[in-house]
Amino acid sequence: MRVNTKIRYGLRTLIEIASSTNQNGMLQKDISKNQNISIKYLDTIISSLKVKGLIANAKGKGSGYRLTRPVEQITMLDVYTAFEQIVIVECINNQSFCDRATHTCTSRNYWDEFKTDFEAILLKKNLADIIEETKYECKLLL
Amino acid sequence: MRVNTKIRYGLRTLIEIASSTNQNGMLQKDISKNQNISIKYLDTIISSLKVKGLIANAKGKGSGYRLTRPVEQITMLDVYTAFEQIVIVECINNQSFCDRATHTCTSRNYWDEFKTDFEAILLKKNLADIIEETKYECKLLL
DNA sequence: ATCAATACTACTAGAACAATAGGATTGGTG
DNA sequence: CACCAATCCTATTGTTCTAGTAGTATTGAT
Repeated sequence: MRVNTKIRYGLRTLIEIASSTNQNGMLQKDISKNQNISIKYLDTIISSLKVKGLIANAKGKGSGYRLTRPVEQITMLDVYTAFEQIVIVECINNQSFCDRATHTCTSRNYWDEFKTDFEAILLKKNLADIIEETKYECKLLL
Repeated sequence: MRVNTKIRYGLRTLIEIASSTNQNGMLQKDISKNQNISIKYLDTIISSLKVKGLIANAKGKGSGYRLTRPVEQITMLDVYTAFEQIVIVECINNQSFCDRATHTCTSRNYWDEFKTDFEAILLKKNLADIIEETKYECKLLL
């Protein structure tokens, strides 16, 4: 089990945006600079965050990115699922995947419960919690 | 997030072995037949389970596989890690991976805690629990 | 009209995953 | 002892996923 790069960078990007004191939000190039992520790669990350609705920007020069909600209302589940679906096993979302799925099948039950637990650990922390713990300066990190 | 095939098949294999009433343990070819896993693929799965020390067999004809411990003492964390390491992020196990890791870095703290939580949800269930919930017949499954 | 910045689409190299193949080894049995 | 069924071991294959780059189109303030 490994958390992929986009999720980690996505979190860093959100922390960066959340920490911005600039009235106009944060420019992509500044996030790139501060977080040491190539502007091109950041492109795809920001795009996912926008699609997920976690950040927004006015168009045109000088208007940067902002969070669409208060930090308390952005959970790690929001961040995670901006980049990757939580599937666990195919049959949980798609019963027709396995002809046993419609019968009582407890491996399936196990993985179903596992999925709930997994989501729960992502739900229990929000951006505010994480930033609070980031009082020590640390810009470039996982 | 997706649980890979080996872990899922590995669980099924262990359930199958645990359920065997045969005094001599369970033969690979019978697991293969009952669980509908090709004997060759099962080869690699059984190999991992043996390396992890969850199952063992006497050598020679007729002596099948058994669990090395009571079902209560085999957790899903044992099963999971027989096939895949729980890394989460590189720097948790290997501080030299990132030069920030040695500083106070709370993204790292977050993922570290995440790892602990992730392991906890695997630890909380053992094979006995899962088999108990498998009273309903269901041989071929995830 | 220009220009700095973002948005969009496609691509590539490498790693991981799922599954198979072939031969070597083992040890009980005729 | 020779045989054989079963496991053990190493390598290979095709596919999917991941990380990151490239190029171009679009936008809107100046």
